Amino acid sequence: MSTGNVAAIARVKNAAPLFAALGDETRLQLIGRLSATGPLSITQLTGKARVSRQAITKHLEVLGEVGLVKSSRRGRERIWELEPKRLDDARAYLDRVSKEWDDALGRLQAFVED
Amino acid sequence: MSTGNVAAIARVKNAAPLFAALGDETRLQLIGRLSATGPLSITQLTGKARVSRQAITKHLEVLGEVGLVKSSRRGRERIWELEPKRLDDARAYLDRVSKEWDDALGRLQAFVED
DNA sequence: CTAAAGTGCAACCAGGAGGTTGCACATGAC
DNA sequence: GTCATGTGCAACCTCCTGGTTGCACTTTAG
Repeated sequence: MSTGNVAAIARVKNAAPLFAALGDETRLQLIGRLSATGPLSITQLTGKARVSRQAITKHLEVLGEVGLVKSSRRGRERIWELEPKRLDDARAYLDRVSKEWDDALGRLQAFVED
Repeated sequence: MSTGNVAAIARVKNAAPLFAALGDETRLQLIGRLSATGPLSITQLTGKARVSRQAITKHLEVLGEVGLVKSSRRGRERIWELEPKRLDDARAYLDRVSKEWDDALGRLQAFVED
């Protein structure tokens, strides 16, 4: 690891909760919905889901805690929208791991051919 | 969504368990370790971890179920190694979502400027 | 003002996730 | 053959997660 262990560990600690938040079908659907439609209220997001409003609220809060979405008040409604920067983090992490992965396979290949 | 809802839903259903498997610090460390060192046995992987061998075994099986790693026998040892293709799936999914995300922001921007 | 809409809060519940321990079983080393 | 090594299996435990329901509270609509 060219960046050293400290950076590597820090990356892992940030990435795990992020992936955990993405690791739920309902939450991925919420993300898909928000990206397709733009900012929506809780009630609107609950509409096509097959779970209760409270369940949706909890999912949104989980996504919010890792910074994937954020909310704001509009009258009596609470509007949720996507937070682009955070998704890039996840992508960057996967790109990085993917590269290390390829490197490892390259080394293995070289070793086998020895 | 240009690919239609069926494809979109299928993608979500595949992606969620994959991200869930990645959403654990110990498992990310196992992946990092395997990518840095190459194939390793359970005992070797347990070495630097701070949980028991059985815990490590369970984590490896979780990773194996979503196809991120695979195992083979070598004498009395069980060797685990990375499975590159699956990581690309995750990356491809994030790239896709990230693109939709950008599109959504683009549309929103256009709307606001109206 | 009154009613309905949209949320927030809290209690509660079942099931799964992550962890441990103990013991049996295979296999390599000597 | 014997002993140490490396795993597999199973039981068990605790805590978190995803889900529900009931009720109170704030706003908007009429």
